[in-house]
Amino acid sequence: MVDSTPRKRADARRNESALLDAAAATFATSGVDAPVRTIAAKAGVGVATIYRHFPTRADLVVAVYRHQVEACAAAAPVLLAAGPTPHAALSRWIDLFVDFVVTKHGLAEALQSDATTFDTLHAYFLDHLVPACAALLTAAADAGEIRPDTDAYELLRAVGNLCVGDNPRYSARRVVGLLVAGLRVH
Amino acid sequence: MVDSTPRKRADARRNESALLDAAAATFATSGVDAPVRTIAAKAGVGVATIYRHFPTRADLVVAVYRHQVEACAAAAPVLLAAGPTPHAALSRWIDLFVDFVVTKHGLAEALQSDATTFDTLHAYFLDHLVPACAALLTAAADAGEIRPDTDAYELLRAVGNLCVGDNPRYSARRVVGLLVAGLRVH
DNA sequence: CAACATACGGAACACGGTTCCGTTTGCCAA
DNA sequence: TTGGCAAACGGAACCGTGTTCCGTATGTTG
Repeated sequence: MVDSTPRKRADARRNESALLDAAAATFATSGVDAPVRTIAAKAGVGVATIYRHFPTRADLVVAVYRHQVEACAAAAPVLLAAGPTPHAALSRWIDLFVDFVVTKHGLAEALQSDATTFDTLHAYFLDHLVPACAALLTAAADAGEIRPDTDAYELLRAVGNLCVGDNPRYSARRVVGLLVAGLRVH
Repeated sequence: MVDSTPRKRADARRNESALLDAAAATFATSGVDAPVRTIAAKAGVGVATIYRHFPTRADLVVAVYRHQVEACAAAAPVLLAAGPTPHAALSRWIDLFVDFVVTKHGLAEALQSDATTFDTLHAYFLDHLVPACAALLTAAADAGEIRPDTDAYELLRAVGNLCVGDNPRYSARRVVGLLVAGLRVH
């Protein structure tokens, strides 16, 4: 099988990389919903160049956070093997996910938005994290620790929702802890 | 004590009422974030008239839903008196709140937005519902049914968050149920 | 080095919230 | 009844942001 992608132009690769750096920096300081023009300016390119490389904002966000999402997904089996019980592993894995989301300003909001712009983001997160979460849920259910009918998609969506608006008076971690506690059989 | 408000002009009162009707109708069909121009058009007034009567969008939303929020708050003591246990009353009251929020398109999103535009909405909901919820929480805690350190603001905020994106695949009611279950002492 | 496709930049457009300002209208007093 | 004035109005204008278009520049290949 031949490499069918005919290698992009050098300036295109340079710009794509500059955009990723600029986006990462901008997301960190101003949140994932920073104006497109800001990111373009920081990268030293025109706005159209963003759209050329990342058709939707979601593609850019995914590109920036891809590694962390994959690391999170990969942690699930590790925690399951390490943890004292499946429920403990589930709880720790969710902590990981919550930490990831709450530290990225605006990511939680973006995740819950059903606007077409963020479809890709939604799909990416779901594709990678739902299976990871489902494995933990199944293990915990098999161990009789939680009710067996819990849906991974629903749980992740709920946790993502709870991550919105984290601040000193509203601790996403704490309320997610309550939710996870609510999964247990009594 | 004299009536110090010098009675508004007749057309002003008429327009305010028309705006409330138009807003209620528009919110029901297009959500609370419907374009201002749409509401103005439906009410047969200019956009500036909206801002004159309702300085922020939140004021308009509050005006439309005021009665329902007050009814919800008023239901708390009734349920507490009626329910078999405080926790049951809490659970039912939260169901009431969830039903109210999920049936108003975009209300949950608006509630969690920390943008200045919705400060008034936030404040109104909090002022009315936090005390109602706190009473239920205290009663349940006194009865030893739930952990005693649960904060009404945090709980309401969490429930509001969970109401975002309700759809066949994600049931806000179900996940809120899990959260409320998680409040129980074990 | 010529020619061509690729990629670029920024102006232009769409759209929604908010404000401004010239005009109209209800109200009251003469 | 009417004259005057403050209250209220309508819609154009402004601003910020996402998205697209198009004339131009540039890397690549023969």
